[in-house]
Formats: sequence, structure tokens, C-alpha cells
Amino acid sequence: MSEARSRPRRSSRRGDTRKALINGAFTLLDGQKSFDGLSQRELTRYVGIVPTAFYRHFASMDELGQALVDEAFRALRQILEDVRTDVRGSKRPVSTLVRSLLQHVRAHRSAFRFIAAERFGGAGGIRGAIRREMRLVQAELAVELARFPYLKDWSSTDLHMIAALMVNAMVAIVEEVLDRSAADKAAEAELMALAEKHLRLIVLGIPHWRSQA
Amino acid sequence: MSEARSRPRRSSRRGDTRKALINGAFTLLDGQKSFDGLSQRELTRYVGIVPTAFYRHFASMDELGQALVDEAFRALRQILEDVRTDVRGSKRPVSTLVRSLLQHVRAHRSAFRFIAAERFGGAGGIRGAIRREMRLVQAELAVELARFPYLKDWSSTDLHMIAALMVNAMVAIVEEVLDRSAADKAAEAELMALAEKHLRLIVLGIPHWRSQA
DNA sequence: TGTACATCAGTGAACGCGCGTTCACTGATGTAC
DNA sequence: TGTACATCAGTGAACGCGCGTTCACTGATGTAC
Repeated sequence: MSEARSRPRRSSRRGDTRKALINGAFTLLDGQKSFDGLSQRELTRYVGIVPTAFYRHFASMDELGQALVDEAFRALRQILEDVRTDVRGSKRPVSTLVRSLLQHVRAHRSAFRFIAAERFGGAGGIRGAIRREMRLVQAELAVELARFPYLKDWSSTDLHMIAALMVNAMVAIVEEVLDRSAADKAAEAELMALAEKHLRLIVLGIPHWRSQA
Repeated sequence: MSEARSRPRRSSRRGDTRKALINGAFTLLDGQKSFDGLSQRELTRYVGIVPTAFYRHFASMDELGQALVDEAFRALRQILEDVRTDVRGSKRPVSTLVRSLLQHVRAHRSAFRFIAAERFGGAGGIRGAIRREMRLVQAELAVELARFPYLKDWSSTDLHMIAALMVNAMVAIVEEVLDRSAADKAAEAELMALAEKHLRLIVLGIPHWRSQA
């Protein structure tokens, strides 16, 4: 019995509780709660520490909120980087993009749900941070679009316009995927097919666009 | 002085407090709050009644939430009806649609903000109700699209696909308008122009679409 | 390798506060006769 | 038109509860010598 007691020394290594709080928050928010409605005591109870221990890691709930935004966007940026790599090496960019995107979304469900829920539902600070990141994503897509031969002479304004439409279309569908149970594979497949059609329709319009800028 | 005291009889006519609670909730939620974070006492304080008087009008906060959904969608349906009328009588349907939509959105700002904030941020019941309504809007647009001569032979699946993309594109832009200060007319004009371009780009792709269904 | 000490995550009691909801009440309004 | 009465929106005291945060503390870990 003595070795059983001596094994865990402390229950966790340094820094682990901070991560446990962040992940715990994502998990609790993954249900039908907004950050507004998440209490410090509920979170510490869930993570298994006493309420006051929270303050060893964050000065306030607001600071935790900022950490959640940072963490969610760290994941998002990594995902987009991976998707970009997948798409560049692909001969069927549209279907590769949709498949790759949805696959990553599935793997980081709660971070994405956090972004979706707080994008318009939350406090101003979180909303602003999210909006800024979305802009960045859109700008990066515009750059990526410029690589395609038949788009290389397009104006930056027009490229951004297309990028915005594509991002908006994908965000809408990802949000709908997240709003459904993770187990509903049929709905997910249907939404993937829809995403692909939406992108294809947009792409079909591009050669016929006449810039007025 | 006596006529001054006798004038207001009771401070409000029957039924007015119920409306005041609904409108007060919309107003308070118009800031950076979600329904989750709105307290009954805060609301009654704002409306100017004692906390307990709330229960003369709603059995619980949940019931108020349902009333807010109902009211917001009553406004939304009225707006869409108006927009439809405007567009049918127009020779430039795309720009008429965008102009008419944004104009109505401006007039019912807080109801729309409520929908945007609770669409993914709120409780399951509210989310479900909103999703159902969005489906309806999309279905109605599909019917409307079928009136256009070059779309009248399209399959229902394809019409719904186009309607979904158009609705998603417009929702994304309306949400962005709502996320900005109502006074920021420059941003609003820019977003209107963007909405118009997005719709036009989608329309340009339509004649080149090959159904695979 | 052994000892003394600084660091720091976690503890537990305690605080004052705003919350949602109950209850018995008041008193004005509208209605039946 | 005048009176008696039912209705019902609003009142105010009271409840128990979970909240965020403070404080002085404990005791294990890692480090300097």
C-alpha cells in the first residue's frame, strides 16, 4: 500500500492544473452554456480543486476568458496551416479543403464550439479578439487564392471579396456541424457535401466576374 | 395639482408591463450580455417594477426566453415578407434585396442581435427554435428562386442548395453589421456593398452549375 | 550525497452580495346589477 | 347613474443558496551549498 501512496507525489506536475482549467472550461462550455454563465466555483469543482486554488493560475475569470481565446485560436491557426498544406498538394482542392477542414474540426470540437458561441454571444473583449482573427483568416485565404493562375491578375479588393464569401460559407457550415451531436455522422456527411457544392458554385462564378473597382 | 395626480391612474395600461419586460430584455441584451447572463432582478430593476411583479407576466426566466424568441421571429417574418414584396416589384432584385434587408435590420436591431447572440451562444431550447426558423427562411427563399425563368427547371435539391448559400452569406453580413455600432454608417455602407457583390457572384455561377443529383 | 531553505500549488474558513422565488398583502380598475 | 364585488398588477418582507474573492495556513518539490 505504501508504494501506492508514494507514487503520485503531487497529484499533477507544474502547469498541469492551468491546462486542466482551460480544458475543463472548454468541456463545460461544450454543453449548452456560454462563458457568461460559467461560474468559477463550477469550474474548480469540475477540475477537482478548491475554489481559491483557481487564483494560483488566473487573476480573474476575465483572464481565463482571454486564455480560452488564445488557446482556441492557437488550435485554429494550426488547423488552417494543416489544411493549407493538404490543399496545396492536392489535385482536387475544393473537396480536399472540405474534407481536411471538417476532419480537423472534429478533432478540436470544443475549441471551435467556444469560438462559435462567443463570436456574437459573449463579452466585447472576446468578440473583438475573434473578429480580428477572422479577418486574418480571410486575408490569408486571399493570398492563397492569388496563387491560382486565373486569379493572379485580380485586384486585391476582389480577392478579398471572394475570400470573405468563402470564409462566411465555410463558417456557417462548420457552425451547423458543431451545433449537432458529434455522433450524427449522417448530418455531418450531408453538410460536407453541401459545403463542397457551395464552394464549387462560388468558383463557377469567378471567371464571369467583372470588377467595377 | 390634483389633475396631475389623477392623470396616470395606473402607471400603465394592462399588458404594457409584459411588453416593457420583453423590450427591456432586448435592450439589456443589446449590450454585451447573453441571455444566460441576464438576471431577473436586473431586468425588473430596469423596467421599474419590484422583482416579484415579474411573476405576474412570466412563470420563469425560461418562459421569458421563449417569449423573446417568439417576438424576435415575429419581427423577422414581417421583415422578410416586406423584403419579398420589395424585391418582387423591382427590376434590380439583388440591390433591392440588400438595401431593403439592411434597412429593416436597422429598424429592429435589438431583436436581430438577440437572434445572432443566441443562435449558438444560448440554451438548447432557444438554439433549436432559431435553427428551425432559419430552415423555414431558407425554404421560402428556395420557393422564391423557382420563380425566376432560368431556374424553373431546377431540382428542389439544387434550389435549396443555392438558397442555403445565399442565406448563409446574408446572415454573415447582417451579423457583422449588428456587431458594429449603429452609428458606424461607413462600415454599414461597406458591408452592404460587400453583400451585393457576394450575391452577384453567386448568381453568376448559377448558369454554369451542373447538377449531379 | 545530505541538509537547509525558498518556492508555490493547494487548503479551508470566512465575508458580503445578488440571485430566484414564496407568500400574504394592497389598492386601483373594470364589471354586473 | 350608483353601488358592490371580482380581478389582478404591483408591493415588501423574507428564505436559502451559490457566487467571487480575501486571508493566513500547510506541506511537498526543487535548488543551493
